[in-house]
Amino acid sequence: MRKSKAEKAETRKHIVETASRMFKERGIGATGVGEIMVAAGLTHSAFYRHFSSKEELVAEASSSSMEVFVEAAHTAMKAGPRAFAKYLQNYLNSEYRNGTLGGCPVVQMGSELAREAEVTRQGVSNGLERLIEFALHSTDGSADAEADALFMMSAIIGAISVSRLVTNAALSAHVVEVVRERLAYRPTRQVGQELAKAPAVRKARKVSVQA
Amino acid sequence: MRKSKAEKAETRKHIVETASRMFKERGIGATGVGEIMVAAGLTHSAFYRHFSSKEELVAEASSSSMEVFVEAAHTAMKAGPRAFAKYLQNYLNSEYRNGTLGGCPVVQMGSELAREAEVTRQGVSNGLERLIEFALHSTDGSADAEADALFMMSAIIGAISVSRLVTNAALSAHVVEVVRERLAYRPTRQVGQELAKAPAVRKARKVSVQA
DNA sequence: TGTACATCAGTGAACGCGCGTTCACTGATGTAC
DNA sequence: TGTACATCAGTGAACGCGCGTTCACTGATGTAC
Repeated sequence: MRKSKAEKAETRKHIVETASRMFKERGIGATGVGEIMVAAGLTHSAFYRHFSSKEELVAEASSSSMEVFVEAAHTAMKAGPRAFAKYLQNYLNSEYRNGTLGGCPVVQMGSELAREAEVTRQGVSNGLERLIEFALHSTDGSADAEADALFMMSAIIGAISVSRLVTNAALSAHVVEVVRERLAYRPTRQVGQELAKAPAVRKARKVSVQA
Repeated sequence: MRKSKAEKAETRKHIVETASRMFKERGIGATGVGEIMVAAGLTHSAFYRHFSSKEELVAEASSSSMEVFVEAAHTAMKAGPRAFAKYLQNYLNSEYRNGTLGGCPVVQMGSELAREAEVTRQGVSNGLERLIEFALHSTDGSADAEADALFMMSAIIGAISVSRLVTNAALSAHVVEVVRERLAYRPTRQVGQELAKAPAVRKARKVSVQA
């Protein structure tokens, strides 16, 4: 039953991808090694031909999730303000509901990741630092513009985190919408103009908090 | 060994408080019923004299965490701009490192809470909606000021979430500092002025991303 | 290039362990008269 | 108010279950000659 080296590498990659998706969807602690392997089309015991422990997979999957996420953002940024605006638009619209579009690891696993082993945290942190670097480099380099970029990034992540916890759908959408509107005037004027053109998720500016 | 009604109520309260603290510190899934009961000074089996399941405790503890957190914010807001500025200052300084000061449930358990049972989510959402309501009521009522308040709230939560995941201490502090500085000019002018007086966590405006 | 042997990816059964939960038991508290 | 009985908070032992992990086994692949 032995597989070739290339096949093994592919299997391993497939396990990591499956795990990345499942960890984001169901959480790290709540997703068992067995479930992941079955979802990947293998038996649970094959796991240890590829990884020495669950922790090793968690580290690799988290790191991979961050890489994919950061790369997508980077690609959109490189493709110009219009593409980046579109990317942010899609992100804000889909992410706060269900975490489609790849899913932001910080939003989907944030509180669990903060308690993971050092290797895992380092991998996640590397990705986050790259993301911050990209955000900073997308500005004109002034301290104000750089602060704006970090501020926007924080607001996006916070708004989506909050919107996913608020059960009142109108209020949930409103929080995201507020950030989307603010985004339209920062951090890059060009990106802002593109976002300003896009239709709002919800027009309502006043949302009743009462359910 | 039977206890009086008053004693039972106190024991129950004590279990909820213990659980609230532990869930925030170690995570919900990673904290066992047994651990909580031992920490509360009881045997694991006494648990079912007070709760019908772990899920019931999770709902109550999460709800309680939110209440305590929102109440603290509300109290600080009611005490005037100076007190609220001081509160935010303390919050940003201590929270992003270790979650002292009561701990924001969204930051500390956010990704886990999003997957909890309906009761739990509803309890958390109620607290969040109250928080948002307070934030909105602290403004002059204009759509812009209200949006500012929600925006700041998102940015604070996002910045702390990010800062807790970034292992580079300087960068981690910088993200929080950026939000703190922006906070100085929003959402309420008065609160901003108080924050502007306070010394910065870090003076550096430029932070190398390289570790 | 062909053969002989070592390797090892994947399997199914089994492991120890800790989890949430249940149980019979205790004795102090609550309650009915 | 005092007595007799029911209740039930807390206990320690035990439960089933699913988790991460290990194992002996298989047969196709890799490698040495």
